[in-house]
Amino acid sequence: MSRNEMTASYLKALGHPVRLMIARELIRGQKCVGEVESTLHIRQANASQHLSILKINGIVDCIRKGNLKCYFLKEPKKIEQLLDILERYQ
Amino acid sequence: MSRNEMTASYLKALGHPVRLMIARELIRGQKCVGEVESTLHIRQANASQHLSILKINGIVDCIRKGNLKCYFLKEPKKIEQLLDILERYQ
DNA sequence: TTTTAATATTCATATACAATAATATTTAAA
DNA sequence: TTTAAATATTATTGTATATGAATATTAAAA
Repeated sequence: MSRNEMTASYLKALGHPVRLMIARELIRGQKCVGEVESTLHIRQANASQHLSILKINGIVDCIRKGNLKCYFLKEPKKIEQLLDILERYQ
Repeated sequence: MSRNEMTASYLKALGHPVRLMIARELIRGQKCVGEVESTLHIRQANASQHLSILKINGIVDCIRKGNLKCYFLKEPKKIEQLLDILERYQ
């Protein structure tokens, strides 16, 4: 996979309103699947699937905490910077 | 359309290898459809379609020059900054 | 005004994606 | 060791996307 394809895939992963919103939420701190589910008002399976796509693309990672699985941004500064640029009033 | 949806749509438009490559090429300067076609080795219709998606999402704009249509990045600095962040070694 | 070059659009088809329901897995607590 | 809670996976179905071929449009040149 070329660098261009890697970057495109990363952008594509973020380029879905639910996944982008998940990323926004994770800027505020790590969340378990159930919290993502209830915060975004989506189904459990759907939350899990979107988190999986973010994980595959290196946007999030997770750790187990008891019977919860906590997802967090792998590079929170990077995501913040991207959003700053994307949503900066220019 | 919410800000989140707008941003997601923008990311989605860039999140295709051909369109991302078009954006890269346009950093170097404006190009007409035929140049995009030959540079990326894609069909004329396909180039036109991808450029249309980039235009709808406010990533490029175009001006007619004689019988050519020249496409250019609306916010080249923004695209450069995005790529810098995305592809920076961290 | 016809013709030609450049670009856009339409149509068809194949593939990918998204959401849900149902089920499976995993872990901890009872 | 069962049970329950949390999460993941699978299967299904509908929708969206990507591409190419064919056709239409547009603008300039002949």
